[in-house]
Amino acid sequence: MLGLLSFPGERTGYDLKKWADASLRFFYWSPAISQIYAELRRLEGLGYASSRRSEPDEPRAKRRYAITAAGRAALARWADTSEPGPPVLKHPLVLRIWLGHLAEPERLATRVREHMERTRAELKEIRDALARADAHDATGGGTGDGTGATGGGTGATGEGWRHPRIALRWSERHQLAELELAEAMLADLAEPHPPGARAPTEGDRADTGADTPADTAPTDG
Amino acid sequence: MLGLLSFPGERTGYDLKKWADASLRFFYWSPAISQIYAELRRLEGLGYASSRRSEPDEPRAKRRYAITAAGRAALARWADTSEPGPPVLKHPLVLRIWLGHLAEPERLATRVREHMERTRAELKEIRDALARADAHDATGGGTGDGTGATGGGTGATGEGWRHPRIALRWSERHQLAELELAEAMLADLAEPHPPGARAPTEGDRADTGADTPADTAPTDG
DNA sequence: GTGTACATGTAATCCGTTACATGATTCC
DNA sequence: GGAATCATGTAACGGATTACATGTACAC
Repeated sequence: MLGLLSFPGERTGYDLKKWADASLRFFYWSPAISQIYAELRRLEGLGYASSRRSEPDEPRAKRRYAITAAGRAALARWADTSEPGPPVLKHPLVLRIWLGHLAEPERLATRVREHMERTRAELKEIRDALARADAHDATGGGTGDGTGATGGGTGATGEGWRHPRIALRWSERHQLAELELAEAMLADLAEPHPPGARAPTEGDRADTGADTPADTAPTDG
Repeated sequence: MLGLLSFPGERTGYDLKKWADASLRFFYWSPAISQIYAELRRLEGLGYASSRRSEPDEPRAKRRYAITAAGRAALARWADTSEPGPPVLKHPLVLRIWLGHLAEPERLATRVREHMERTRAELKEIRDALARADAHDATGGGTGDGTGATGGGTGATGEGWRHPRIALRWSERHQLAELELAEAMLADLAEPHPPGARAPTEGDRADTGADTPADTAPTDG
């Protein structure tokens, strides 16, 4: 949350939700809206965020949040003290494959194909977001996120949005990789029964291993 | 848990933990040991698993669990009724990149490199597991998992372990992809400042997009 | 005889979700 | 006038973790 607020501008909980869904979601998180409101209140309690009610002449009553100096300090401390942990992945499709003995081969393959469909849809969303971001700063765009929300108007164009864009590009490539992985798995599944045959899977399995060639395999003797 | 038990053989909670850490971990889950014990008791309560105390002549007192017919039925129902949801990813490194404006460029790059190191280590573990699985069924291996645990000795060789191996192969490729993604990100980070320059990033960004070829180039103008 | 692996649990807590509740505004 | 979107919350619950507690067996 603090990270979202660290970009220039003030935002409502609702804004943050939409923004998170269009960016953080692809590589980290898509918080429930209820959690956002709760967290914003908590952050304000800690002195890391400040909020302001909307002017009475505004059409809608809302509460806009911004990060405070203390919040910025805490965030900066976090950002360069704590190590980024390993990525956490929960992949229900691969789990199903792992449990493949429970299903008919046909259904398994169908599942993989469905997954690929979903992945393509996701990829499209990411590309849309990327396009939006580009258009946004080509026109010299407005607010403070890439979504096109309404709000303050600090007008920090181009620069500052560099890193979010890099992350989004990572997400794009990630989805592409996901498609390739699914395809490879489909091929593995299609392979004839295992009796003896240790199919070489083409010219696959190259290097990219550890540093030294000789490695004396520590784990298994 | 039921899925783990669906493979032939009886196992203790401790066995399951080790096994999960050597397989499920790479694509789905690494449950806390305390949760495993709790869950096993719950499953037994539901009639989905049965347990047996070790014989008094065994060196250690332990409790071995097996899946029941009801458990198998419930699992099968789950496996082909419920849709596998989308994969859930929580990638702290990419989050740090997204928040790159908070850090010095140097530190960011270092983080990415550290991540690559970790990824290579992970990749090695996966390959070891794969090698272990191969060796295991070449020798006509024993128990009921790929880890080399002790236990029953139902002796289901080769077949039945096909799908776990496919999942593991997926994990191997996944880590390779992760390395490539990190490298690409490193390149993005190294790119000169954004003022105007919209660097084309080489002959990258091929097809694999949606269905139609003409797509009105969303990402880059 | 000391450290590691085996083996099983309890208690407190956290992060996050779903379901529920409410109401204003805008678009068609 | 009705649906979608904007906007904010409360309550109950769930999955999972960490910290704590305990004890045996084996290897060096």
